[in-house]
Amino acid sequence: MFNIIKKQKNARRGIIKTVHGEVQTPAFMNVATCGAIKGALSAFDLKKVKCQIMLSNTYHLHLRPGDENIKKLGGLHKFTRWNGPILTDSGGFQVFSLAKLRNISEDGVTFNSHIDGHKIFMSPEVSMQIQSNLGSTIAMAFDECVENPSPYDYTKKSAQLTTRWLKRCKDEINRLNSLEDTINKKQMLFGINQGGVYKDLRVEQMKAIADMDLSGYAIGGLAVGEETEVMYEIIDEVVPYMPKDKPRYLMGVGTPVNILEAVYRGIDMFDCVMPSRNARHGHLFTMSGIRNIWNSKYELDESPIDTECDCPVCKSFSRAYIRHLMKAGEMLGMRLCVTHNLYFYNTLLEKIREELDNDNFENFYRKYRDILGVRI
RNA sequence: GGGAGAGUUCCCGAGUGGCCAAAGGGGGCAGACUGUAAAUCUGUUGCGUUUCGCUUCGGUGGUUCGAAUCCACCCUCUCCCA
Repeated sequence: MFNIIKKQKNARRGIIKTVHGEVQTPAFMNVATCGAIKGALSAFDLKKVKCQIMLSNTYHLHLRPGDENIKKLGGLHKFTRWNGPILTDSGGFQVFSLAKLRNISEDGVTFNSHIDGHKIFMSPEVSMQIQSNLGSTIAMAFDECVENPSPYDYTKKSAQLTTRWLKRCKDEINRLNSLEDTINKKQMLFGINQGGVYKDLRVEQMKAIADMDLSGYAIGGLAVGEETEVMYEIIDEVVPYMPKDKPRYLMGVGTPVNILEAVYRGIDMFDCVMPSRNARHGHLFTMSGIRNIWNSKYELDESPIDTECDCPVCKSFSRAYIRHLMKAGEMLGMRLCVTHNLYFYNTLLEKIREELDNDNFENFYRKYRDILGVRI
């Protein structure tokens, strides 16, 4: 269920209702690929950083501890102790990002495990079965992601394959949801738009999947090599063809500015490794720009990461201390940085929702699109 | 007192006549990171007027066209014997 409660131009303020609770949109999904936020954050920590919905990965959890095992242990919610909504990515992106030698056919994809090299077969059915075993709230369709730019003909065939695969995903999830021992019998399915950097392919593919009555629709295959402006143009092109009454999810994006720009263009959901990965590398996001805590100018700086931030880290610790922890290789340094960055992302989206509620989003957008990306 | 060995750029450490401002680590400084094979990767790290010049390899002097590298003496440190 998705309700839009407010609109300002293309930007939407909504609520997704799921069996695991509500998600206020626009929303950022916190990436816990293997069931944990990298940087040593647990489900308990996610509550503290205002996370609404967690994202985990089909492929990684299939390899270990194995989706069958997670099912035996009661599903991913019970396993991780995260009781809110979980979206599982389908593994399509892993085929793209880590399988050098992959063999894509109509049936599915054969490639090698990044852990021990053994041969893995993934298909729409396999991906749905794994995600059903995990018992996630939202399953993502198994798609093919191409790098940008890819040749037109290849991209076209790939996008059409993603469409055919989506139909199989839908059939399979319907079958799985009706089985007796399925953990989440109301598992939702989101379809994925592909088509590379070609607007006609994007629109054609979106039209082909729009009437499939899925729980949500994602734009995939962006932020994979193309210029940021190209990404915005594609969003502008595709959004008019996305169902208005379903959540729209821009996969893998992005920087705070990217998110602001995408909300402005009508996107409701995001996920990105950037807040956690960059945090582990000392890059911290604030409402006044991006700060690299490694910089020597913070050696004796007693102020918090962000003087405007009320996250648990900014309320207690100084830049000097966090910089010291990072330089000393103390795990706590990363943990504090990841905590701050995720809090920042979740709070940024919260602010966006408040501005939409108050019909003030456009002013907010115009003010912060120029600020959030600067280095300070 | 006798014997052996060692002192190299911020640190460790390679270098034993020219291709050496000097390998490789570490540390420092900076950058990248967008559905996570990432606590990773990249650049940089004597000075300057920067396709060239200057200073530098414990100290002083010497050999040589040329020395971190060879010789002499001195200083410091380590180990062994007494």
